[in-house]
Amino acid sequence: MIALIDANAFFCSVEKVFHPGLDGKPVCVTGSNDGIIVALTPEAKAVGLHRGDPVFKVRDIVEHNNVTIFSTNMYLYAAMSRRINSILRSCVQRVDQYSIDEAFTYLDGYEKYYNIEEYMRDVVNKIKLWTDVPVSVGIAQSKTLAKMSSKFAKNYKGYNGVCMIDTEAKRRKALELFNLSDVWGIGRQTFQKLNYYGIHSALELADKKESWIRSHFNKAMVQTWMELNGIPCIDTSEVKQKQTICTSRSFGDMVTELDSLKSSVASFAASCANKLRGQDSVSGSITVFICSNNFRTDLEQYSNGSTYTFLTPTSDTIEITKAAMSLLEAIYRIGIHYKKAGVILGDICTALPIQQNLFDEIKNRPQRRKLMSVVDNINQRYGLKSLCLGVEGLEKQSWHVKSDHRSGNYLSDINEILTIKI
DNA sequence: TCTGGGGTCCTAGGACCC
DNA sequence: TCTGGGGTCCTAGGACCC
Repeated sequence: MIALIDANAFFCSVEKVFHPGLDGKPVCVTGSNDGIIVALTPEAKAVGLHRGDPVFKVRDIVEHNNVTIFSTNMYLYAAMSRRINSILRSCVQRVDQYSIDEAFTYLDGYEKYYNIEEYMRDVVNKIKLWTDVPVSVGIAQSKTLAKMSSKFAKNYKGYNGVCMIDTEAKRRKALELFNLSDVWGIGRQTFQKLNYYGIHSALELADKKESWIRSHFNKAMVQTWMELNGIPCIDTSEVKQKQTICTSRSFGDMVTELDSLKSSVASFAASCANKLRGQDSVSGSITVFICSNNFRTDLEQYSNGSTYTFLTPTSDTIEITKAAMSLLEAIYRIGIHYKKAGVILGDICTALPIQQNLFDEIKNRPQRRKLMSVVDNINQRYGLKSLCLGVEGLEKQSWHVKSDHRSGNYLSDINEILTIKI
């Protein structure tokens, strides 16, 4: 059997850990620029808020119902995620972390010694006791069924945090009750297509003939179909190395000047390069893109991107930033109000062994690599951007992202640890 | 005034080969 | 009148995930 451990309204739950008194109250976490709602508690859903709502459109609901708003604080959530994961790993042999708030575990063999439902309930309680974050567990023969089952565990108190689908009757019952559009792997397009073919429940989908699925859909759907029928076929084992690395932001205020754009794109490039070195990789190509605000129909729209291929794959911030600057200059158009820009590194491969290039213009690569590792060490010790390229700019820039309700880095910064007065 | 960010995988179609 | 057959590789874009 496979178990999925899923934190309930994870970002909100973490905020609640450090802001007592919010239990039972509506809480939301907003995305970058405090633009949209990215996470919300059931209480916030109950007053009419949804994931994805632009904050400015729901301001009335927020004020009327005293909804507490937090800006995303990924450092804090990642730190909490690590804690939960380590508890999990101390309880179960094999854990695949799937996202910041979800992990799959494999329980084969555990049934010989434990009642696995009770065993996982103990894990749920332990995580709650040690971190104060509520999690739900779904147990089933496949990951798609386990995911489904975890939603039942989350939505019905009677399960006490753990729902197990271990008989054919339970599987059919669950499929019958479950929202088709909530099935893992079925997005908006596929949902509509299924409706078009007269399929409206997960059970109807699972009961179709395999040949029919194969002739009307793609490989992904065949997998989903098999998983719904209890045949596991989705692999989530860890990806060692990212194939693309992207840093992009919407700006707090729109940007028109090339210099401001340069400062933003330079800092995105530096961030990408930093992530790249973090996984001991080099990148063979870089893309820079910029775009205007397509919600503003009154302004001229323009968006463009351009890609450069490195002669020698690199993770050097100076080299990557230089390339980013020329790409930006090539696509920049005067008179546009830019809302967003980004840098994508592609063709990523391991840093060693290095494929040398006869025509490489950088002759001192070993020294440059040492320089980068010094920069990384300093920034790790004294904080991001303690040391950066001048083109990134020193003062706070107009493109700077808004985040007015961010809580402290209680778990990762010694200066921001909570003080408790007794 | 104001509408997120970062990924993966699959597929169709183009360009090319003999 | 009539315009092949069988491949490979690459890429852009779509769909999905959190």
